[in-house]
Amino acid sequence: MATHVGLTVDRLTRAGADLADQVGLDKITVSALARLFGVADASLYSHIKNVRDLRTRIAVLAADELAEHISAAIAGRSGKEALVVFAHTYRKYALTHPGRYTAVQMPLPPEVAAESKGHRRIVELSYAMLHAYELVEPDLTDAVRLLRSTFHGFVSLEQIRGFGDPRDVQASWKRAIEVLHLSLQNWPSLRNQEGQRHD
Amino acid sequence: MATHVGLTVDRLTRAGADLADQVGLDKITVSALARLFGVADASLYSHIKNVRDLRTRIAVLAADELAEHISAAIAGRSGKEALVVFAHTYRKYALTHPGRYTAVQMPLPPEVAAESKGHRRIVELSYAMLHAYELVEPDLTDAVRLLRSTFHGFVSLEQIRGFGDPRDVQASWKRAIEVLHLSLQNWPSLRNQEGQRHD
DNA sequence: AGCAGAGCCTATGCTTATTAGGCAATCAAC
DNA sequence: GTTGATTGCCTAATAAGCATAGGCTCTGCT
Repeated sequence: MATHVGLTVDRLTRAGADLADQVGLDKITVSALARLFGVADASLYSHIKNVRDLRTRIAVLAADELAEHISAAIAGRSGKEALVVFAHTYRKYALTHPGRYTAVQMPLPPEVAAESKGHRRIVELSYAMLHAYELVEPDLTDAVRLLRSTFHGFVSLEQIRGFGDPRDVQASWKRAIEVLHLSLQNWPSLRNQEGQRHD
Repeated sequence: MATHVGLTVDRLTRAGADLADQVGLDKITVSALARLFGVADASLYSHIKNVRDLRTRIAVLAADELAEHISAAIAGRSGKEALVVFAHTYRKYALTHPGRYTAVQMPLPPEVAAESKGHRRIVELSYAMLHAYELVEPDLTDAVRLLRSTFHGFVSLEQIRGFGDPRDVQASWKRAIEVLHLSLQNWPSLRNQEGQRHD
């Protein structure tokens, strides 16, 4: 039918990502993608290994984009200011690119996750953002994990309409950032606290 | 082939939930479930509407179970103690029942979500747990959202092996709870942005 | 007996994933 | 500039899954 459409791994990945943003990551399909390019389903298999491979590539692409946005946003900022723009950028990306965001949070084969520059960078940027709070390990890692958890959990719940209360979600988000900021400033050091036993 | 196997919506839902815990919610299939009971695929459709219906029922079942566990755990406790056992119970359920937990966090049709006693109860229990911290609206709702976000985000990231650092995940979890507790105690009231404390 | 309903079944049609093998245009090299 | 490989897309075919329609067979009630 269609000859020389110009299929490419990258074109497929980008189109797949767009499709995922529109219909949901779990609903993207080799067939739909092929239809989009006007080629037969089987034609895609010279470029991608299978659907999982496609999703993985979308995840890597999206993580890269998100890292890039965050990086640009926090450049030259530190402390609370950095925290606020990091959070804002993160949430905005998740809400405007639901399919891509879901892909980023998808379980990946360890090798792939380790290879993905975007995934690594998001974590690195989280550490970098906390620099001004002067935390030291293991508190630093604990703090990064708390931040990532809260950010991810919030936007996830928001995405599935998990917040039923009429209270403005945007306002709750700002409060959450505020509270996290105070926690970081006042981080309870491991030495002086109860609960340092690891069972 | 098989006559009178004794199919039931409940039996199907429970079996589906178990299957989801084993292979992942997204991979449960009408065929697999039918195979499990030794009946034809079509036979299930007198009991469930379709796969989405099945998944929804699993979500409602799981939410109910989770609510029940949490309810039992925080009964008679308050303040930090309640927070700690709530968190522990929540995480434990998520990690031991990954498929069920994913189902609970699945986007549901609004009517279903409103009807689901388990889903409602989980939120209610979150509010109840915070009673001792004496927060008032809208701070209370903001706090509940922060807690839910952090809990959900943490176990989600843990599930997808999102924490690469060698630092013990269990330890980070305990720290997160500790920090949340301090935040709740020291919640910055809306009126007085800069960290007013009221104990 | 006779009828209704429950609980399964077979048959069928559609969509999707994936593999195998083919053909045509392009490009490198003799 | 013909050859030969490579690229890029095709058709065909298999397998699995979702879903609907319609039928058979108990069981229990009247």
